[in-house]
Amino acid sequence: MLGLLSQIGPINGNGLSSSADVLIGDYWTLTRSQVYRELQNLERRGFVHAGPLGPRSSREFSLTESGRAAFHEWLDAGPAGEVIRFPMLLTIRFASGLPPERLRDLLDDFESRHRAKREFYEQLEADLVDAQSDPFEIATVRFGRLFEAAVATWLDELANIVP
Amino acid sequence: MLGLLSQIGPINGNGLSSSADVLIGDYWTLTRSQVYRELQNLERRGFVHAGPLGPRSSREFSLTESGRAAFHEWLDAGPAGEVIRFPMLLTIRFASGLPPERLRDLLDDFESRHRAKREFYEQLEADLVDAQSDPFEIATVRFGRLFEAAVATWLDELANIVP
DNA sequence: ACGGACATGTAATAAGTTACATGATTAT
DNA sequence: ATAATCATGTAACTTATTACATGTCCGT
Repeated sequence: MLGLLSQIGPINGNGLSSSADVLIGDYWTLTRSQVYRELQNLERRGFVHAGPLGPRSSREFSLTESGRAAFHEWLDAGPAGEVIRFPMLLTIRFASGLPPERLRDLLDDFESRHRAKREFYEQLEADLVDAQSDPFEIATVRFGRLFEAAVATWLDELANIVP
Repeated sequence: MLGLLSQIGPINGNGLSSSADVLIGDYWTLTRSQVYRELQNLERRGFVHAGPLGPRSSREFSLTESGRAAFHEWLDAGPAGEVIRFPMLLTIRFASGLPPERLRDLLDDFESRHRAKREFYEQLEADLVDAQSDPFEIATVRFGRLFEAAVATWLDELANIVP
């Protein structure tokens, strides 16, 4: 959130939440409620400063100097450990208890959703390269593309054991 | 948890927790506290049955018939939506605010941890194939290998923009 | 029989989700 | 001017993590 504020702020809670969706939603989830709670938190710690009440009792938040410092501290600390939860792998792990045709359906469904994602990332990456966007932003999208490519490969190989 | 119990139960909370670590920990996190809370839940719903108190007030849980049914229901419903949170991508997204040499260090660190993981999955997959384990279990490990391979490719490409 | 390690469980806190409420805007 | 939609925020609930407590076992 501090990073986003540094790029797009000042902005109100709802705006920050939707921006997060657009800007980092591909690899980080964040609900509106979380944003509001955390904004209060950040305000209490002096990392953001809230402007006066606007429409619907909204307030615009902007990054303070100490917030900017906290952001750089976070950035410098490097990435946190990954928490991996891949529901499809749970299903697959226990898939021997599933009728083959049902499994087939589930895989088809999975495949089509991920194919769509893969195409999306391919297009997006091409667009960003075209537009000469920030190389680091491009890198995050490229990761998405590579990830989806790996999923596709996996599904292909999986077809050998689920004919 | 129901799936695990169907394969390894009866077992106490701690045992279930460590088994989860070993059996599905590569793609699903589960803390001890969660296990205990959920066991109570499952007991209340009649999906598991607890034996008498053993040492350290532990109890062995076993799957009931309705628990088995619930498990199959879960399995049949297919995988839940993925929640993706990849901390490294957040770092990369904002990496233009980081001194290049610091970024280099973070990437090196990341690379070495993931290289280790990749090697681990490669070995494990080979072992499981050798041992002619359940093809679905092998598939989950193969996913891990493909994922780590994608990470490696990504890091290679990334080296072009972070020399 | 004592000290240290391990096994097992619980409590307190933090993070995340879902459902709800209501004030503004827009189209008819 | 009204109804429908959208924007914005909040409350209630669920899930997840961290820190703690204590009982059991094992080597000396």
